[in-house]
Amino acid sequence: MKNMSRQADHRDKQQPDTQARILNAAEMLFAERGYAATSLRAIASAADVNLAATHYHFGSKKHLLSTVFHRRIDPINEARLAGLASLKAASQPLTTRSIMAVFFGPLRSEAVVSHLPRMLGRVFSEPETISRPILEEQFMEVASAFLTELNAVHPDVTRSELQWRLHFVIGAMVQLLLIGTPLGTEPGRENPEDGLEHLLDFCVAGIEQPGHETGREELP
Amino acid sequence: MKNMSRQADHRDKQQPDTQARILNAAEMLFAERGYAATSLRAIASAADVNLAATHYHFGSKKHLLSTVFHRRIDPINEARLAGLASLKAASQPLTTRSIMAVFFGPLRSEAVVSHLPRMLGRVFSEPETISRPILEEQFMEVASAFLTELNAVHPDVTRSELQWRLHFVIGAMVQLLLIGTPLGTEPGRENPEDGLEHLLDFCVAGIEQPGHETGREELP
DNA sequence: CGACAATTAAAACGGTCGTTTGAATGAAAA
DNA sequence: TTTTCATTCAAACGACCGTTTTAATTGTCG
Repeated sequence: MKNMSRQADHRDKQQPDTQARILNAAEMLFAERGYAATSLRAIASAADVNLAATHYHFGSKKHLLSTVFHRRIDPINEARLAGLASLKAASQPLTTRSIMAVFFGPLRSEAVVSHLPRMLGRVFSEPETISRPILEEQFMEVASAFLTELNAVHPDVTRSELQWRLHFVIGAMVQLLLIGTPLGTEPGRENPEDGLEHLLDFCVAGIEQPGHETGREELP
Repeated sequence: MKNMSRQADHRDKQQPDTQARILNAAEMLFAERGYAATSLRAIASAADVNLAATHYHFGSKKHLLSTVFHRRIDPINEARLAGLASLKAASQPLTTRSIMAVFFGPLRSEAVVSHLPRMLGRVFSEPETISRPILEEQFMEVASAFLTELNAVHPDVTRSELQWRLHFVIGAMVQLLLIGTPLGTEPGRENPEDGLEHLLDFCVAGIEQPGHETGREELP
């Protein structure tokens, strides 16, 4: 990892960019098996590069995961913040649905071309010490931006209450990214974008909680 | 693993039951680090037993995970089905909230005394080939029972639609079990049962989706 | 007591892991 | 051409993995 800006200057080799091949293979395998269960040898083999190349270009397995992660999540979070900004710039008033549609929107564009969805869901539930700090730090900015807008739409709900609801929104989102179609249904038959529509409906209802003032039973 | 019914006859030794110690240690470590990242040596060390004892009593690491898992999830699923049955036996008509309260209820009783919550959430997102079949097979029975009752309350919604909503319910539940309090909030200050109340509110609203007939925007 | 079975203990098995090393490669710079 | 240096390669390092083997220990019962 002595000088990484070299091969970016002229990328006309026989084999496509070694770094990108490693990143793609790592992304696929991390998504399929998780971090701990994926070996650098499996990554190097899938990328058809030498084992030492992974350390040469990325230094360590943890740093490789971090790079794989940021390569996908950074554009998504940028798109989320940009979408939120353009939504506020528009004339119509914001709604829970329009806010959450912006939140889930970036998941669609990348979903077809990469393994990000399952990768994201997998990393989100990794026990490794680096994954959670990265995730938390990276997610806090966009989360607080969306929380502020949701709070503007629901001024009668406390911010901490909305934090809980967004917490469950993320859980439902991870479930979709990680598992896909519901347990007991065979996957592959449905359009992958259908899941996002169901997710949006579910989360909008969960955030708005219109039945909140009705009487409730206690847990048994 | 030649004869497991022996030490159950008289458990009056100096050290508590070796099998139980292994199970408890395995449960704790699986919850903290996940399956792949937890070694049998770490389990044996935490349980203060010999390494070979893990294979003697449980045969393999996978079988140990299966045992740890079933020890906790079986009573929960039985409590769920029993709670659903007694709910149907009661005179009052079922509601979404009462059904989901029964669904989440068993998580409360065990939550204080064991590491099940995070363990469950961890196993739920493991890539290992045995965890998902176990999970799916074990969960399908209770899931379909609850789906049937939810469908009775919401006859206008298709069962496949309700499958999606229960899918997200599970995701939100796993999020609570795995992460706990929302990202950005310091844990430990709140009552752990508060999270279940927030979860119940969120999921009831998501299942009922009262705003479903209103106009919706497209994803950007 | 001695026989016996259940359990624990210690050591090693082959294998894979992340990481490091040092030499070969090959294109650009001089 | 010679020098230079980023990159690739094969090989090995020590450590740890799940599992197996073999022996020692323990408590029970004839």
